Order: sequence, then structure tokens, then C-alpha cells
Amino acid sequence: MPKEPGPASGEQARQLALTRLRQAILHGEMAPAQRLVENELAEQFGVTRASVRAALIELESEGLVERIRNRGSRVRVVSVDEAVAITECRMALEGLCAAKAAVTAGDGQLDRLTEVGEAMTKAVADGEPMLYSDLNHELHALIREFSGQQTAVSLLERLNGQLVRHRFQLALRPGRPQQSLSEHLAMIDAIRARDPQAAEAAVRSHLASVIEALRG
Amino acid sequence: MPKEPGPASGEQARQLALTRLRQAILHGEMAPAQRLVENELAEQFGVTRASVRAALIELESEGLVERIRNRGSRVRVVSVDEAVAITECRMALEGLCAAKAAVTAGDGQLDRLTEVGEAMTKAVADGEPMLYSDLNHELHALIREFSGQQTAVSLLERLNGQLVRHRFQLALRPGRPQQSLSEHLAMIDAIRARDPQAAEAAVRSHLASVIEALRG
DNA sequence: GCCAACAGGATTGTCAACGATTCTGTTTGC
DNA sequence: GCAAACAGAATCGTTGACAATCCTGTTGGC
Repeated sequence: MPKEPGPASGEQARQLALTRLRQAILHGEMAPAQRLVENELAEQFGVTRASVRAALIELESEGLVERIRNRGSRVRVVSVDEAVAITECRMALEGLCAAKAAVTAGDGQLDRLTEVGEAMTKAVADGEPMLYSDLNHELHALIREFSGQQTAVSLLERLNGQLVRHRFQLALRPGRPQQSLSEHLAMIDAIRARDPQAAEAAVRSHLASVIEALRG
Repeated sequence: MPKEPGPASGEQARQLALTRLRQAILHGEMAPAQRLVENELAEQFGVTRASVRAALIELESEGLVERIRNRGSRVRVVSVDEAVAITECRMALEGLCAAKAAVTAGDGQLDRLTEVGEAMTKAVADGEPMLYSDLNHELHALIREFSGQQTAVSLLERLNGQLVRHRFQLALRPGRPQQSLSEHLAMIDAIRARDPQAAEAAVRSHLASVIEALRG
């Protein structure tokens, strides 16, 4: 395995290790439950063990890795039950964000939502589930962003990080994008109508449907 | 300053530093925005700097301390606006917990809630705001616990950690306990009635009142 | 043949020291 | 008198090595 080139100038070792590791986990390059040996990672990223260690501690409190005393670190696997519980929290928090976004979003931001909605419609029509999944992610991110609720946003990003694997699994299920599409469009419409209650309700009902799909 | 005695046997250095520091911040022993110098803390807790450092990294991602590159760590101060945003998230998440608790709590657990409610009533009658504040905290903790929603609980504990200072400030405001008491009793009644919607609504309206008080 | 005790290897936890960066108070030039 | 440059101190970031702990495969006894 080739040794990593020098970090993007100025980036500190710990930061680099953190970014790389998080990316690797989120992109699924690390198998679930894979052992994460500090020494190996250190060599792979071209940093020292202490930096890797610091990154692992941070990722542990983000819920992405699991650390056991004197036993090492592993990529955390979330069970279906956990995924459901996490999505229930998302229901509560994204509902809040959608309601806020319906009130505070600017007109340009609303147009942005419309664009994404159209792209999603096209992705479903063309039968591109992975593209749809990406747009799905983007839509939720935009709603979070437009809400201006920094606290809720950081909580939600933490939660979403734990769901990567389940998200892919869900997107590839046949028929799922079609059902999900109409729910997403309803969310967009409610926000564009600047109706906070309808927006919250639309988000909650969408995520309730996600929960059902997870369980199914 | 006396040097700390040895840790409770078996507790590792990093864990010890983490626990101690968190306790100190939560109990208000560290002034807000106080500088947290790694060397001083290391000597004070009788551990090495590396352990303190690891603890600080963890506390940073819990939102209790703020770290700036090459500038050191500080106790994070949350502005009123942030406190409001945090409480809005609590509204969403504790609402979820209350609804779940109303369905899943056992009878013994419901009795426990009743007890706390009575103790709160007594504390207000006796004019003991600090005792009331503690019971307040306990009540919310019980509802979280009874919900069985582990994910939501850990998010909420993180959020609550950031509000310590504001909580004390609020509890000592004249007239506040009286208003808060009836809201708390309404929450308890709704859960005891096993009515999830009413429980969620009661929690939300209580926290909305907290937000108003924070802003006032 | 099976279970317990035991050595070997691997991995993490901890430590003390070095180097890099940033702030603070002072001095110098205008 | 004031702004900019400078030296000094303080503090964090990083490194490499050592000690403690735990798993694994093996051996010996029953």
C-alpha cells in the first residue's frame, strides 16, 4: 500500500487523521465491525499514533466507532432497532428544522428546493437509485441549513453519520424511491407555502414511512 | 492546593480526568470562559497531560469546552440565543420521550413520577428554589429514562450539560418555580393517564414557557 | 479426548521530552 | 505620542518509547 502524500498544507496531523478516517467510514471503505488498529492507521495516513488515537476518541463520541478498553476500536454497527430509534429522533429534530425553514428561508433558497425536487423526479423517472439517494441527502441537508438552527443541525449530522449503511440499503430497494418521492415533494411544497405546521407534518410522515421501510 | 489522592482503584487516568473535569464544569467550579491549561489540570488531578488532553477532546465534542488551536481550552459559554436554540431541540426530543414514556412506563415508574411531583409541590410551598431545581432536573431525567429511547437520551444529556449555568439562573428567579410547577404537574398527569399526545403537548408547552423565561 | 494453566504475541494506555505557534510587554523609529 | 517591529514567555501539538492489559495457541494433567 502506498504511503500517503503529505497533508494538504497547514492541516494538522490530528485533523487529517480525523477527516480521513471519517471519510473512510462514511464511504464504506471500512467494513462494519472491522478492527481499527491504531498502528496500522497511523502508517496508512502518515501520522503518528497519538493523532490517530485522538481522532478515534472524537469519532467514538460521534458514535461512528466503538472502543473497548485494551481491546481496540471497531467500526460501530447499528442494528435495525437502533436505526429506528435514530430515525425517530430525526423525526423530532428535522420536523423542528422544517418548521423553522418554512418561516425563515429566503426566496432564493426556496427556488433551490424546487430545483432539487425536480432533479429527484427526474432521477426516479430515469431509474437511477444512487443519484436519487444523493439528492435525498442533499434535500434534507438543505432543509437543515435553511432552518438556521445550528444546534439541531449538528445533532442531526451526528445522527445521520450513523445511518450511512442503512441509507444505501434502503435506496436500492425496488419501489422505494417512487414512494419516497411523493413524500419529499410534499415536504418541499409545504415549505414553499411557508406553512410551518404542514412542513413539520410532512417531514414527520416521511420519516415515519422510512421507519416502516427499515422494519420491513 | 492539595494534590489529589489516588483514583478509585482500577479507574484509568483518562477516565478519571474526564469524570473530574466534567463534574467540575457541571458543578460550576470552573468559572465560565475560564482558561483550562492542560498542565495545571494534569497536576491538579494527578495524571499526565496526555490524559487531560484526551479528556478535553472528548469534552469538546460534548460541547462543554471550546478549544482553539495553539490557544488552549476554555469552558464554553452559551449565549442566551444558543440556550433558546438548545431548548427548542429539547422541546422536540423530550416531547418524543414523554410520548414514549406514556406508553411504555411501568406502574411502579408512574408512582415514582407522582412522588417527585409531590416533592416539587412541597419544595415550592417551602420556598426552596434550589431543591426545586434539583427535583426539576430529576423529573426530566426520569421521563427520559422511562422512554427507553437510548439515542434520544444521550442527545438530551449532551444538550442539558450545556445549560447548567442558565438552569441555576432560572431557578432563582422569583415567581418562576410557581409557574413551572403547574406545567410539571400537567406533564406528570398526562403520562400517568398514558396519553402520549397529551404528554408530548405538555412537555412542549412547558419548554416553550422556559424559552420565554430565558428571553425575558 | 477434554479442560485448565501457561507462555508468547499483539495492542492499547501512559509517560516525559522536544518542537512549533501564539500571545504579551517592551523597545525602536517616525 | 504612537504605531510597528521585536524578543521573551507561555502553551499547545507531536514524537518515540515504556508499561500494562488482553487475546491466542500450546502444553500438561486428568
